[in-house]
Amino acid sequence: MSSIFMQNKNVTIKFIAKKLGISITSVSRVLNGLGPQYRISHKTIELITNTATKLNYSPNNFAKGLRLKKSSTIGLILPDITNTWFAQLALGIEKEARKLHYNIFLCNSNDDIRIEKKSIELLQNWMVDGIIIAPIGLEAEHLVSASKKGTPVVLIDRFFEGLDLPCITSNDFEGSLEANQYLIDNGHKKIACFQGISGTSTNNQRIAGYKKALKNNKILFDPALLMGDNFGFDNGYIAAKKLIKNIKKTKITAIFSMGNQITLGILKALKEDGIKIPNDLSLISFDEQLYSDLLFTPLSTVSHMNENIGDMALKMLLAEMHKKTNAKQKNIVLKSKLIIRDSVKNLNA
Amino acid sequence: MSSIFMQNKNVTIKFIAKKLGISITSVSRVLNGLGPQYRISHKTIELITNTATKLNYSPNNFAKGLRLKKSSTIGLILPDITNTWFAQLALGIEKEARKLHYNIFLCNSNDDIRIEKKSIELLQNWMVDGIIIAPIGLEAEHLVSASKKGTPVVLIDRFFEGLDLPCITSNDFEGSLEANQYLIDNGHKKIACFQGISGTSTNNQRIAGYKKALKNNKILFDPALLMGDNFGFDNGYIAAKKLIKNIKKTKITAIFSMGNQITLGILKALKEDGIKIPNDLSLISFDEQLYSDLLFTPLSTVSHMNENIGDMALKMLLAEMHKKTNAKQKNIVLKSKLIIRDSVKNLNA
DNA sequence: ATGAAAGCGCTAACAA
DNA sequence: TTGTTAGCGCTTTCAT
Repeated sequence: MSSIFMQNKNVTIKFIAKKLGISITSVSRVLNGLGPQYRISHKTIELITNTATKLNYSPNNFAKGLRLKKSSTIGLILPDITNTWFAQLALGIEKEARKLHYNIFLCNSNDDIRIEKKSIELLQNWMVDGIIIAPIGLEAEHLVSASKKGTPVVLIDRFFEGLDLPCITSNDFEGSLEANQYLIDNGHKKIACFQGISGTSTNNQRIAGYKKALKNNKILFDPALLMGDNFGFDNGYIAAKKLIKNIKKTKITAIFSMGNQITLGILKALKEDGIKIPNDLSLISFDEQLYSDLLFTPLSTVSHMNENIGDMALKMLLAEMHKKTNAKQKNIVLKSKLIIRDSVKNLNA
Repeated sequence: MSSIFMQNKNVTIKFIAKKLGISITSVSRVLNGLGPQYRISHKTIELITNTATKLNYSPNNFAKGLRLKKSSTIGLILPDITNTWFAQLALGIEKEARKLHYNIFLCNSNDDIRIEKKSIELLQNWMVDGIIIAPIGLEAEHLVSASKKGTPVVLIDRFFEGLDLPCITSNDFEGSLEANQYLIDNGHKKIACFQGISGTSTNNQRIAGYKKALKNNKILFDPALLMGDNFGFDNGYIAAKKLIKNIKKTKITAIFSMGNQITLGILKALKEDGIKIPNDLSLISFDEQLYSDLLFTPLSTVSHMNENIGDMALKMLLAEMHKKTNAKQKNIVLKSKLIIRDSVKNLNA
């Protein structure tokens, strides 16, 4: 094994310097592309570069980080990488980051505020140059603090009222409003709202949209129609089971689901109990998925994914890192889009 | 902002030592839980601990890493985090890792061998204590090399013939054999095989299973029935479109798909062209998904996910790290399971 | 155009 | 029981 992969951990700039009879400084400069700037002779530059390549030198990130107090690494904190919406986001950010020679340190917060806080601390200890986070959203102090400490923070998906951290969010309110208006236009008045984590901005916004739609149509909001408490599959399944049990009494005709995993849970429960969409019950869901159109009943969804969201988040963070953010670009709101398929029955017909 | 979050980056053990008039060593020892061992007085221990907490001290990972040449971090290289199979794996590994106070450094290789190599190098520079990788699978030298250099490597999902790197794989051969036998039992003889990346072990194994099933039933293998070249959605879509165009000629009656994303692509193509499953075409696919049962035609699948796979991978890596692997646990093969639903038509009936 | 040396924060061998 | 000190690999100031 003396192949090109033989990357000896002992190859340091010191080693190269000694081998070549050149100073450590010069080696460092050349290897950082500072050769010309320091007018190091072309010959020396070449020599150093070649030797480094031949020995398969690669810098020790720890030494570098310790010295520079930064890491060319960006922290990414997501609630659940298993949720394709976040997975796509992660992939997008990673691809962009690679282009710019940044690495990504990924943490799952699992929608647990303690883990989120721990992760922030962890990332700071790793001296990440910045953090992109889809926060649980119930507390913000640790985020503000990190930002003040000099670790730029960009929020994604969820934001905090009255906080001036830069963020990219979806137009959850509008999306929800549109979806529920569509349900109402189709004659639905008893609409169950399957929510995610109560108190998060996403959830707040979507509920607000739901309520606004009701209000616009003079339908009274019934708290009993608000169901569930997280964005997971089980949550949708359990809540749906409950809904089904009481459906004769409640006369619910439609479900508005706030997330793709919730929706899958609902679908499973409905299927088990032989309830057909849209004939027995209508359904509209947040989060367009590759399979939305391929389900037993093609699903009407609110799409709020944007191919470039990773790109945008990274750009925003970079701007923040270089302190060249101007107020107007500190907030980006992604448009949502209602995709109509066959999962809502027209009750007016 | 003088809250508990006021974590001053300048709080080092040196700082604490000076403030307390104690040596740096003692502080280091106490903060590493070595106080009792060095018989440092209870009072001092308490004092140091309290001060550290009060100042919200947290160690500089770079200094630590530089000194110790390790990082309490594990590298995870996955082809595509967007593929739920890998996402679940990542989540499982991360959860386990957190319990053991390891961090996860995640890299997407995007099924690109250059990125995979870069990632290995990167992770080594980060002095990760070990690497868990689902390799592209076409080259192994860089993996062997990393392992020899002292960075333990555990392979997951795909392995290499004749290499003694520890690995966890699925029983792809058996799974494929069973699925194809099932198709044949249902009277299918012209079975299109939609493959992923040619040459990867997963792919090799699944093709081998496919061929074996044919052979067992004295059906001649037709290379023209082997389609596609990666595990993505587009691949499935494009190959399916081609298949549809020639279906009158080829008389293909069933598709065996090697991955969930391929399958979604197939489903989309079929839907666009109005081809119904299983009446016009039968389909069976690797990778059980939450939605498999909820598709327009509930999909028969080969499930090869195991809830504990992350756990197992981490355990294996840890064993490797502590050199206490014994031969018999160096390879784990996950059982696959055929889940029969409605996507295969019985041609015999 | 090139180099010496200090120091980033930490651990551990050695001293006392 | 506690402290002194060298050194991990790197960048950068200051000298030459």
